[in-house]
Amino acid sequence: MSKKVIPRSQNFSGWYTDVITKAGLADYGPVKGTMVIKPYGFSLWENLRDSLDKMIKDSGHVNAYFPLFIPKSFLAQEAEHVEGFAKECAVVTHSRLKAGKDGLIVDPESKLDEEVIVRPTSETVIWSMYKKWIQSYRDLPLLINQWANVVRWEMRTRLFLRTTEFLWQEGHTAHATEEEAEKETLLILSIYKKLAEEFLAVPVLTGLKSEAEKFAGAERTYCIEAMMGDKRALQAGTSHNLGQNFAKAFGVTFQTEDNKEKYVHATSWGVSTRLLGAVIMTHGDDKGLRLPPKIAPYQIVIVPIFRTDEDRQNIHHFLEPALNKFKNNGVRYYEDWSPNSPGFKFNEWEMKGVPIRLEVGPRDVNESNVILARRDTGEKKSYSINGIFSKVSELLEEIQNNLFQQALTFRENHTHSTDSYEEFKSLIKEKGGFIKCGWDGESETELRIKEETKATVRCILSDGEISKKMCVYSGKPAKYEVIFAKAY
RNA sequence: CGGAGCGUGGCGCAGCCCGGUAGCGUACCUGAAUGGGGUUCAGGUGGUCGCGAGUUCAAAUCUCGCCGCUCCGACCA
Repeated sequence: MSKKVIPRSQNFSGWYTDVITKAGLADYGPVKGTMVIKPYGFSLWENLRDSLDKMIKDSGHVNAYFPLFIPKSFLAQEAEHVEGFAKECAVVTHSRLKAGKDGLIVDPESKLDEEVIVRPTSETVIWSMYKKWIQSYRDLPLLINQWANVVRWEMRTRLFLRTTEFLWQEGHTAHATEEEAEKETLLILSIYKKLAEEFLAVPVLTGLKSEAEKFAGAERTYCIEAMMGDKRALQAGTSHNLGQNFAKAFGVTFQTEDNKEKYVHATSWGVSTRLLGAVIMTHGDDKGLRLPPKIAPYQIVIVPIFRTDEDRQNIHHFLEPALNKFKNNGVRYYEDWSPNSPGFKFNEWEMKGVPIRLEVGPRDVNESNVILARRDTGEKKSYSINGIFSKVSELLEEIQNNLFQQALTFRENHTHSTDSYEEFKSLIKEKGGFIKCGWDGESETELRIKEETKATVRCILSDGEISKKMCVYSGKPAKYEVIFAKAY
């Protein structure tokens, strides 16, 4: 294995997979499109998950778990939903294998009476249950989330961004009124924005999806949309107002206070392991990952430099009080006492994106100093061991903010406004990035632009200004201000 | 599903055109020195050459078939 990654500027997607495997985040599974999330990558996911789980619970939701298998017939109950997912479902048709001439074969006698599908998303099972659980307005709102794996049999896959099986959370809520459902949808959108920006340091735009891009079965899909290091857009999370579509499909009604029967209003929302792809592609550089401190598996790595056993002992004793303080205050650290050379460790931990490296050798011990190196800027400085805890805490916060600022500046530098379709085309072709412009809201327009430029409507800006704008393509008065970009 | 490429120790590759019993780098193991930006030297372990047929005295190499994976498109969180 070569030691360096393919340079990011030279080949972004080559760089991406290189970083993931070399940093030890994930590996390819034996079945096409599957991925093994290795301990270092999973630890990153756990930190993300725990941060979000807390926000979900703090806003009144509870966790539950619904089954992996769904009767095939369930999917068919909501017309748009089937159309969206039918093409990518794994289907279980048999329950048994048996010995054949050339090894194991599917036992034809074990064919299932009703085939089951592996969930591509759980709306259908969940709404089949909600029908049983919801009778009265007193049962509402029902606010349930689940952490689960789902399977979508995609043509083309990419580590974290689009794998056949992926991990996510999916929230499914039921409400008495349209307004309440809309409020819920937007509440979750704000939580996703907070997760992305404050924890992952990934700046996101929020807004509505176009008809073409919305979730199959939703009335409205809101999204958080981010710009990756190659200036392409990544949908990082979605929150759907499902209206009464699923309630009608599954017959979920409730009795109101004045004894009327009404269909409930629904929402669903999810973010997935794809977010880790966003973190990698937003912050990474030619040396590897750069992880935001709030979710980094290790916030600081200690690289001791020693020759003799005596050095080892001295360093160990020298560091002990500081490390205890780290431990007691929840700073995640790792001591690398492996026999590799210091230079090797520096590169290794930079590849893994650890925000701060602490170097300490006999020289420092004598002077009661340690050296701190920042992964985000590369800056290296000597500090007294006294008060190192507060210095580290301060630096972690600074790095978290700096990563966000860098990404935000990058996005702003690569977001262009235009009213001219000629300019639009050349921007997409030559420069990439986001294009902010007017759109007449017609699907036809969107389709044409997609065919001609490969750019799609990523996001209809909620705070868009349309008063004087014209559609960049048709020249008609703009209905929305939107972001166009090439997307993942 | 269309296009391209690749399957040879764990990983990355050479060898194939022109058949003759498998090699390089790295990783790994042992030892010694080294250690503040991918450390050096010495010794060593490890391969049904993707699978199956065929041609041949002989196949990683030639022929046919199959399978798998990666990348680029259409589709998607």
